[in-house]
Amino acid sequence: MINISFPDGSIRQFEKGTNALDIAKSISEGLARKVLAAKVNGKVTDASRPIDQDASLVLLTWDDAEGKETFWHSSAHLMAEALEAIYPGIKFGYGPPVDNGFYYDVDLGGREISQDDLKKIESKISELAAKNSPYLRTEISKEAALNYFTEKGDEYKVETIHELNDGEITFYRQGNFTDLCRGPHIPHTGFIKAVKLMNIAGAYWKGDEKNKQLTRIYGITFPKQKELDEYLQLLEEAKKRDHRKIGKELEIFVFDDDVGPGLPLWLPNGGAIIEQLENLAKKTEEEAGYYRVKSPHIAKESMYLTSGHLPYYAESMFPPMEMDGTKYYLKAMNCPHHHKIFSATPKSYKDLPLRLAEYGTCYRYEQSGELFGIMRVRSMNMNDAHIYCTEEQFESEFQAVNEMYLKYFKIFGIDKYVMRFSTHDPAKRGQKYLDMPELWMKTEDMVRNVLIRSKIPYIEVPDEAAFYGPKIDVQIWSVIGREFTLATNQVDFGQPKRFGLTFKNKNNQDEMPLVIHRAPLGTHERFIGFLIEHYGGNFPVWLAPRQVSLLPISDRHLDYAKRLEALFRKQRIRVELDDRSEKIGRKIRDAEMKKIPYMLVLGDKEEQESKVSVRKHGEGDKGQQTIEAFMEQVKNESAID
RNA sequence: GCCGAUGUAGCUCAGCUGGCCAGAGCUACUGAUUUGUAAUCAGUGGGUCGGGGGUUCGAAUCCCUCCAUCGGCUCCA
Repeated sequence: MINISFPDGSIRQFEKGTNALDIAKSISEGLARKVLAAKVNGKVTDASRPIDQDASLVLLTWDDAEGKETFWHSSAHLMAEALEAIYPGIKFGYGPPVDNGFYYDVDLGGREISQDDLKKIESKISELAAKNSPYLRTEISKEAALNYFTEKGDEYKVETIHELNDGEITFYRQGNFTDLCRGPHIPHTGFIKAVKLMNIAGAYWKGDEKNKQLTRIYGITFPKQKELDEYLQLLEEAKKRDHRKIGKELEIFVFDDDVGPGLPLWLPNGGAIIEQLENLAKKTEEEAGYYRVKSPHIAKESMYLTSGHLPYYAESMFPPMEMDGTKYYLKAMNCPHHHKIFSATPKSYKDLPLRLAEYGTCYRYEQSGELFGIMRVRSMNMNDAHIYCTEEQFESEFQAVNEMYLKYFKIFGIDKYVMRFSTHDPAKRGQKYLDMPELWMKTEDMVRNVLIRSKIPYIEVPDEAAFYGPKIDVQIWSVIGREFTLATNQVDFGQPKRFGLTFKNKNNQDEMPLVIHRAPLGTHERFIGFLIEHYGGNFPVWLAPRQVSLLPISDRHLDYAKRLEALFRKQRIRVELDDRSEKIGRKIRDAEMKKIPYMLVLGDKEEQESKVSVRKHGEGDKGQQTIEAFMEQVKNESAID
């Protein structure tokens, strides 16, 4: 007998060699019907694998992330079986589960597959699923595995097997399909009740653009049809919040063919949002002891040779323009300009830390396929600043920057985020990374300390640091599930060296400062794109492009409305007047559609008593208020911090 | 940059098995209406059917090419 311990702390005895499925049955048949896989001693395995010794056991169902993962992995195999049935001779690359479903990369051997074919494949999958074929695991020698796929003519699998060690190779078979796979898998195909193939895309073999491009088919499956319907419904909802759709509807930004791809034009509504964000950033930075600077959009080639951006990053920059025999580049980053500002006047330790901030406009030649709405563009306004400090000051400066991030997150109600802390690989110093071992170790330790001390959720990713120092990228998720890097916070000991930045220390000796690059609000482009989806276009009063819409009942109330308009403008309340000869219902509808926070209905009653009838967007009639009380309220709600 | 899809009025879309002057709703403009909490009525205007080339007696519709956008891949100092 062996002892099995469960997540609730209980321990029960079972026969040696029992499996998770049998254990589940001993608890209840209902549970057994739901078990997709098992976690034995922390490792996810097939529910049918025998357990030979004392172990902790978690039964994984659809409710567990690992359960879903296994379910989708098995679904990928099932799709592969369906594909092979329809397209004989097809070859397979990788077919893993992903966040929402799974994909399989396939080589169709010159055949084409279109959106219409997906329906056909879906039917085949459902048909195969209904057979309740078990997923069978076999351990196989490397030689036998190679023979199998060589005979089948699948060079991708052969290549993969070559990279594996003998003794760790397993095959899984369900129905007529056998795949190289380490598993685990769900008990049988019958669990897969609903299937939807989402789209087709090209994907390079092993993610290398030098390799052949395979066809990637994305799909998602569920144990119940209802769950698929709900998922599709969710996608529809997400579409409604898409910043590209709302950005157009609310007239926030546009792209124009004559201006160029990735070069957004901010319409007045977008301009108003930008104004508020900059006000917030400037106030926050001023309070934190930053100085504002301003630098040109272009610079000579020589500066980018000094910084080291040329020639390595020339591809990401717009091609140079030539003047009097000298090349000039549009700036792709602000740091070199700021370094020149630092070195413009002699510095002593008394000047540090020196914090230089600028909403700098940068231009990057992103590959055409990379452009995405306003989130990934070629001209962007960065909430940039560079902090020059001593090693002693580094940790507290870094901490202060992190606190600024947290302050912003609170203001915007961003509660889902993670910081990716990228560190270097000591073995690659001198090649991929600057050969400054002491600074690497010191700064990485300090950054880690700050993260731990601030209790900020972070993940450490080795070997992903910048060439010149460790960095933190802030990942956030928009409400529609879009994940992206909002901001970056980097340590730099490369550029200070290249630019020969120094300050006089207490002993009157030249010392090199450390530089922290930081951009908590990222770029206007990406951040506003995020905010549009975050708020679904319903901006809080302080950010709303138009805060108040004046809606006179009839033309005879126009004078009163105009008086209010002038009064509000003077108070810097962003107001608009609807002076059309429309009925009030129409004016309200249009203002609601524009998502303007406050609508003021103005008629005889209001004019006589110098009042306004307040209607709030999405909430309806709020009753009357005096002009003063209303203005006071809007101003309070518009105050930043 | 690569694979695939899409591109018709300011917006949303119909027309696309090739064949009368390319349509609708909303918007805009003009007029009437003077209105009390989510669409007043009438009239008018508005389109190189993404650009270019080709096939054809005839192209929004078929073919080629370029551009842009979208879904991915790759990339994001």
